Amino acid sequence: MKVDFEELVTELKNKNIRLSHQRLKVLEYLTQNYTHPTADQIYNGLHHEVPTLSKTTVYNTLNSLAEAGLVRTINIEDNEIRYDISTGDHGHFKCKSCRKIYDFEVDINSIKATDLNGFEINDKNIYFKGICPQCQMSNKEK
Amino acid sequence: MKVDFEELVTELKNKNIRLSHQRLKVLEYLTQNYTHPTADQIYNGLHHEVPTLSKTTVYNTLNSLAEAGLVRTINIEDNEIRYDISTGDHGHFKCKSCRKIYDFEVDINSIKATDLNGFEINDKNIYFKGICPQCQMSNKEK
DNA sequence: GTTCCTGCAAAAGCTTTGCAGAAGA
DNA sequence: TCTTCTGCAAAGCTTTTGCAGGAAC
Repeated sequence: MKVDFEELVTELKNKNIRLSHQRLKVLEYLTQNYTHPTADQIYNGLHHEVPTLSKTTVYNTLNSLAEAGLVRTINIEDNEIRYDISTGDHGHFKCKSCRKIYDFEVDINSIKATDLNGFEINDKNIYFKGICPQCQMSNKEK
Repeated sequence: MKVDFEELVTELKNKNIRLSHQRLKVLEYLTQNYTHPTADQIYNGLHHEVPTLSKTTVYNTLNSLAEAGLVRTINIEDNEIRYDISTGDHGHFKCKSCRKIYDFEVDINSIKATDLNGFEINDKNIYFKGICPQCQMSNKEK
């Protein structure tokens, strides 16, 4: 699940994506805040440090990175896109109470979908929803 | 995968959800058009037959039905909500080319998520994306 | 010097909200 | 009758677009 910033930069160069200051900062944010943030959260996290940063650029950057395969988009709920820098196989659990998203390991290749013979599958997502242990505890206390 | 309209009506009664004309029509649409429609598609499909129908009512109805567990919401992509009247276990495949959503059978209980001990899991979704056989064919012809 | 990127403002798209009148139980 | 639902208009959010100036290469 660990993601190396330098490796990502190399990949950007390979794909002829320019290393603008803003892009590097967004990438850096994603590697340092592994919380599946929304575009808005990334913007808010960075615009103190990069005052000229605009939301448009955050969106542009995320779209470029997603197209290049460096980030994965998560559409789990609420009509908002979340971004994940780790592209390895894993599932996502969203707590309905605190809205936090947790990763979990899962062997995606073990999922058998016999109905999909002839389909070209490029992307597999597993989304679970429920209540995380912390929220179960604090709910009981009430 | 087949869904019985009468059964759904009985469930509405059990849950004290009023059987308004609009609600019944939305439910009927969902059982007769098993295409994972968006709220907009449902509205467009019905407003000839039910001219006074408003989009607000479509949204209100779908939210009530989802809350009551009679429909499932699908957030697979593009920040739009799709609705599925079949609540049995199955995965969804979205073709990136024609944007159609296909169901596929999958044994959701066979998915092992050992990291989620202590998590209360209420909902499991499996989303695959790629190119469906029809689109593969028509792409080759070009 | 080119080409691509940034960021402002405006627009677009989906969904929700407030509320008065209408319909269901 | 009482409660809930409908539907209009308006607002709320997230995301995209157009475009002129600026930065990367």
